[in-house]
Amino acid sequence: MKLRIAPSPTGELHIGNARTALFNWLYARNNNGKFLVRIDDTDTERSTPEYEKNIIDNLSWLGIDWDEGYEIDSSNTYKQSDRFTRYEEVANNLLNEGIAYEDDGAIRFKVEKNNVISFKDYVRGDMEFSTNDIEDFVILRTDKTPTYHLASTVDDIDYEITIVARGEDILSSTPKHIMLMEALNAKIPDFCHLPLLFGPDGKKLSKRHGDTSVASFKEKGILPEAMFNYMSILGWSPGNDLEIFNKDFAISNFDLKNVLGNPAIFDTKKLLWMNGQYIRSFKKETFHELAFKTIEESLSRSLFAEEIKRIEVILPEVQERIETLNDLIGQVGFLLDEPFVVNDVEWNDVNSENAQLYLMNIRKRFKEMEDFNLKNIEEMMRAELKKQNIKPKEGFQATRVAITGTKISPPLFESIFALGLSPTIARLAEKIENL
RNA sequence: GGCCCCGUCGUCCAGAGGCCUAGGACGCUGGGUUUUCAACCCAGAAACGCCGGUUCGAAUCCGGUCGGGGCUGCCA
Repeated sequence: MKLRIAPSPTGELHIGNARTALFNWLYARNNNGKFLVRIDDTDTERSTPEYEKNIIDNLSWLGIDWDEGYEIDSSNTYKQSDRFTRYEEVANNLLNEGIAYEDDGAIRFKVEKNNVISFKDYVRGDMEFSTNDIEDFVILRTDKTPTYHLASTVDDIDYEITIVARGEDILSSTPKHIMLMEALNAKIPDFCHLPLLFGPDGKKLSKRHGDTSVASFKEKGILPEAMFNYMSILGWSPGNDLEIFNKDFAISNFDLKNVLGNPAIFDTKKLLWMNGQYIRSFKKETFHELAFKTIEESLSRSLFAEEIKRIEVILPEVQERIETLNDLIGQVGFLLDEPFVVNDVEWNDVNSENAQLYLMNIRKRFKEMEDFNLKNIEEMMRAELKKQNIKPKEGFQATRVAITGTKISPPLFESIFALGLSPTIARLAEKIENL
């Protein structure tokens, strides 16, 4: 058994193609079959090496690997642009056999009328197409480059693909491919036409839906595990209402024949939720490693030892509340050796006479504090609240903005503890007007 | 227009004739917890497009209809 994905490098890898690749891969892995990646770059006008790299990199990022194809075998690039002579030769043979004919310099496949092409589709069942509805189609362009129909078909034959699983948009072209294969005396593979992914407007996902590339989700701080998991439950489910599962589970339960026939709308909200679930599920060490890497990347520098120490204190709190990796920097920013700025608007919101007095009092107590630890911080700050007879919100929110710069931060006592005693005293002083 | 595919809560999925007064998840609403934001817990609203037929019985089978989508390129 051999399956394949054949992306065209005319754009970044988008989630629709990624999902098709994923389903092919899952089925191959489930059956101990082979998975092949080739590059369908017959559209030389729009294909670029950058897109090619983007597609390969993002496939790998998702954890999809392949046994044959792109950069596996030094004797074959598995790029259609390197096989143009092969396709031209096939087209000429068909021409000589009278199966195809020349038309204004191009070569057209002659479709025999009053015929029925039938095949069994894994998800659609028995399919029948009348050849009366199919026009003679171009297989070789005037410039001698092959069309998709020719190149794809020849490759599927040459690379001995046994199951062609692709998007439903190609369902109507399948009879053309079968006719070509028959004309070439090739064994007809099985076909499986996967439902398309739609945008929120119910239309085939495309550029106009904004960022639909896998790369854009990576940039948004989505984890490959979450992306993989979410894509796999679009059009398929392992049953038992299970939604969160790992790669191995997906492989052992996946079956192309259980894929739904109806299209699915890609819901970013649920992806985001799932991403949060994955973040929460990580072991502490795994999350720390990932967090530091992410923070350093967004800072474009390495972290200092002191910064790492401070961040480590707050990380368990952060792990519980972020949705994407990109939310990290906003949570730990106040612990970095970067210019500390307090949001003026928010400060004005929380500043008050009571707040001023409270800040003054706790600062004094911090200066006297001998054992700076979480328990002592909390006890002292609550005691001062009581002494002053003000609500937690009034004292704590002012402290929060003074210490972290904003009204939204990790839990206050932990934040103070992570920041350290003297920076805390200094930041409080900054916001006390009559000091 | 022609050909083809699809049709269960807003969204994703469960349901393969009685277990369905239709289940789970996201989102949403309300509540709990609470120093913020989250996380977490509880509760709630929310769907079988419609019409026929088969059957003792249909979300499940059949037909029609309506709706959505895809293809109809010397794009893929």
